[in-house]
Amino acid sequence: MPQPVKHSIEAMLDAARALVLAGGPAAASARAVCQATGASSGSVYHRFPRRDDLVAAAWLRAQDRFLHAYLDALEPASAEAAAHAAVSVLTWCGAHPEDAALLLRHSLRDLLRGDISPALAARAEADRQALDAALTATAAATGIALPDLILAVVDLPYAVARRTLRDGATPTPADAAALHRAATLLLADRPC
Amino acid sequence: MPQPVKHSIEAMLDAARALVLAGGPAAASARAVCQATGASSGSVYHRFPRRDDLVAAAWLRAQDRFLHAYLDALEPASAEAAAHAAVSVLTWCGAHPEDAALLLRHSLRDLLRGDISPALAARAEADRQALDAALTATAAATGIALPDLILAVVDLPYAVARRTLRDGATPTPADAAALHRAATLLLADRPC
DNA sequence: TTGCAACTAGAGAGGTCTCTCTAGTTCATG
DNA sequence: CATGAACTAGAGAGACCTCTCTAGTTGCAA
Repeated sequence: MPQPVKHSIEAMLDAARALVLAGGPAAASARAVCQATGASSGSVYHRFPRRDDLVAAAWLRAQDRFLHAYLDALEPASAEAAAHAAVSVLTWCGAHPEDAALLLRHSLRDLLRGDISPALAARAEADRQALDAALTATAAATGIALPDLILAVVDLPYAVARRTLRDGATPTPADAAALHRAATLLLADRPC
Repeated sequence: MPQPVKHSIEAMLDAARALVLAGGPAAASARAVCQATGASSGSVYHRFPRRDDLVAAAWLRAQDRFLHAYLDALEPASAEAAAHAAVSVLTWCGAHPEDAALLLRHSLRDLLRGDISPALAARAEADRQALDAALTATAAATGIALPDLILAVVDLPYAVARRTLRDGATPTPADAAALHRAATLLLADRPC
């Protein structure tokens, strides 16, 4: 019944992401997204009531995509799956360089001009809780202390991915191997 | 011979840092620094020709301070010194929570509105090369492969520091002990 | 005393951005 | 056809920011 869509939400999110990556959070203005997509400001504001909502939606889309892959890799709760999930961070980053760069180079807070809106905060919080639940389940199933688990399969892969993607490079198999070895080593309850 | 200084550079950098930490990069405007320090815009622009220079100077001051401590800890190139350097990241963060938060939560790029100026880029690059040189020397002296070394004494401490500082907490001795153990484990050529 | 360099002070030009508002378009449906 | 929901379009008010510019102040040195 409505007029056919000329400018898709996805295109706007893609543009916002590209603008952030090219010129930092400040470059992702509603105006710049209008110019990049060819949409008018009315069109953009019809979908995203505020500039912050647009940019946050781009970031949360990337996080949702990442978490989908990561939680899948973590699925059969075991130490092996945990090490696999750690490595999967790197492979996902290689497969989705733009979303990965967005997540690794910017926190959600960084992208926003004002305070975070309740709806966005709720969505981010839900993602966080899904991750928490999966990690807690793995910790319970393997007997690994939660802080140790988090260090090995969250913080460490994050640090490696962040470093390797810093210059726009993609993680190499050697990076993945080193990370797998380190994660396995850290997950072993008593080393030797 | 000149008029006595009323507003110091350090105070302006402190204000810029506090503004970034409280409200994100966008909050650190030249105007906000004027209000926070009581200095007039003329006074601020007398010292920093551009807003970006001011914010970048605050970030680079923090990085210089950190690297000074870190490279010192890395000094007598050995596996023990490397593990010690890893732990020194945490102790430094505990001793300098504001500079640490600035470095851990924001990259230099994040803070700037426009592209990075050549002088700033050169200073950041010099810091990066000093770190590279120190790590390469340690790798050569200890026989540890450079990627493994980086993982243990750069990525791992970064991950731990980032996590502990996320909520504004300071690293505990237990964190330091756990990090030392993990770093030593990763640096051991053949575990067991 | 005079000169001068470093500094303070703040008004305001000019720019960019957000977001609103009015007006119009398109098309499945009754 | 006529209606109305979803959408497009873009002008512009108002806010905020950067940076410049003029005008002055201060205190050492000659």
